Amino acid sequence: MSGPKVIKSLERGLRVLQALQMQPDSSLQELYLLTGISKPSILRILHTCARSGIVTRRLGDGRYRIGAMLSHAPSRREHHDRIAEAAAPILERLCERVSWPSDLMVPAGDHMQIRETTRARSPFLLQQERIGLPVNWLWSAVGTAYLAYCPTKERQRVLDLLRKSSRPEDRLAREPGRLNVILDEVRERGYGIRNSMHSGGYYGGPPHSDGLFSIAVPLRDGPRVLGAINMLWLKKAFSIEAFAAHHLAELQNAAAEIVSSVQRRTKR
Amino acid sequence: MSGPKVIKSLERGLRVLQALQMQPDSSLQELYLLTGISKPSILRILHTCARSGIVTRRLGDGRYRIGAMLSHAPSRREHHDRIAEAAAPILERLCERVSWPSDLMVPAGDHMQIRETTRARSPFLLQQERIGLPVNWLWSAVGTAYLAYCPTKERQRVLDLLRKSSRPEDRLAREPGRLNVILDEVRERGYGIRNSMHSGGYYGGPPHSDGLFSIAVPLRDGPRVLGAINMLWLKKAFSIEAFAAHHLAELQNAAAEIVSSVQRRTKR
DNA sequence: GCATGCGTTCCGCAGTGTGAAATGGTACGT
DNA sequence: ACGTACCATTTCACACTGCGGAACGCATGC
Repeated sequence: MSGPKVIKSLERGLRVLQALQMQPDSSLQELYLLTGISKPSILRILHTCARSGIVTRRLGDGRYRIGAMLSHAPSRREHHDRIAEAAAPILERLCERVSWPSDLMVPAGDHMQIRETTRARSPFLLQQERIGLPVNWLWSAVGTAYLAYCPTKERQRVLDLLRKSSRPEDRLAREPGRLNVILDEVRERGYGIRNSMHSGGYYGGPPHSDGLFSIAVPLRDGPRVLGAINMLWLKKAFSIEAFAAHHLAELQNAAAEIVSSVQRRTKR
Repeated sequence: MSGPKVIKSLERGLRVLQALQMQPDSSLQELYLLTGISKPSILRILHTCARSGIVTRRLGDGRYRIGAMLSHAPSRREHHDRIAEAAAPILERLCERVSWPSDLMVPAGDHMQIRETTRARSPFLLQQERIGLPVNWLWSAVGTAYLAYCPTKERQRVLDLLRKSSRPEDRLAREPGRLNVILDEVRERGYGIRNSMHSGGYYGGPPHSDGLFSIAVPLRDGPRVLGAINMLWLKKAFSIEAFAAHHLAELQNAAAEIVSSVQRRTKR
């Protein structure tokens, strides 16, 4: 039954692809255990597939996933992965030019979530954030950037959720006046910043004690907003205004590129 | 940019897969022109992919297509291709055991359509029918087998369509009495046969002048009917009753296998 | 501090993939 | 009926590619 000649190296490559199919988001080690192929070989296979665009690699944690080849049902999680996949190469280029790292965040109920990051790639070792880490809606640069530009209806839904929250950091959702001032400022500036001036319980500690500043812009796809990307740097290096003057245009440009890349991918 | 080591043979394999993705249903020659890879190599690649279940080959005309790896949107055409893909190995085994060939047919508006066939594989060279060839609803074994078992509503829709037809071979749709007798006979026997006793204009010529008999059973998936498969043989070799006594059970068995294979494939 | 785990690189050997050319088979034109 | 053209498949000798054990680098955890 296996009569005609087969290409063994291709066969093992397909075996890795099938493993990745069964368990998306795998590390090299997991694929090694799953397939029994030696790690150097899997590495070569993944490099090859990546160069062909069949698999992509997440910048943040180096995990592999199958690329845009199969579209599948557009479940919520999958959709976010598509955005992250499209964003990865663009964030990578951005990081190479500006040196400071970026994150891609998407909405996830009562918080936002990191789906991609170039922090590991930045020459400046800022703290390593994990993929999937929750980020507050109201105090973060990405959260306010998203809320400032998303449709009113969606913003209301998020705020309704936060009003039911008992977390102290979500109190602000019950003060529409102050919140609207903040969002108006975001729209005027064109980018979101961390709201560190408001003291009091951000995740228990003092707000944003990591010594970083951040600016964030939304990923606007027509009226919709897919998520937000930010850039981070050390407070002591630049003021927010100085940094924005240098890099805001590039950040906005990257956002536009990501959106059009997502559009291209979902059209087919 | 292409720094790390790459497996060239895998790369060309993926190139063929991408070509197949862009143009499903390709012949070896087409893939050769599309990729520029030598034909022996493409053949080896396709054998390899086929053995891994990534691509499947149509028995009828030897064309290749991408396998169940990607589910896509279940458009009408794609769904039929899935059925054909599932049916191929089962029809192949059937042909090996019985020697006489089979076809898989699916509904296509005012006619049925061949989506797979083992005629080329049969030791008896019956005439070669092409994939996509239209087959009459009312006079063919597969058509009557389908109509006899499909839901009433669907049968009505087909007959309404045929009543609007001006083709002489569709006249029978306007005689519900005679038609119901025929369909009742099918249900009683458990299989459909060609209605060659009615003379007059089947596709212009005398009905079924090819010297063949045929029996057909539906592919029943619960209340739905996915299509029908038949078996063909030379009139002079056996009577219908004698042939059915020998092979009907196997044909019905193959139908059941195809349906459950389709179910397995569409569940994930 | 050491230990562990994972990703990556190195390198020499084994054996695998490659394409030109030959073969087999089918459809078409005359 | 014969000849031609086209396509799928097989054969074969040679080149070089893919392979995995071992070593390395770099984290994280104890």
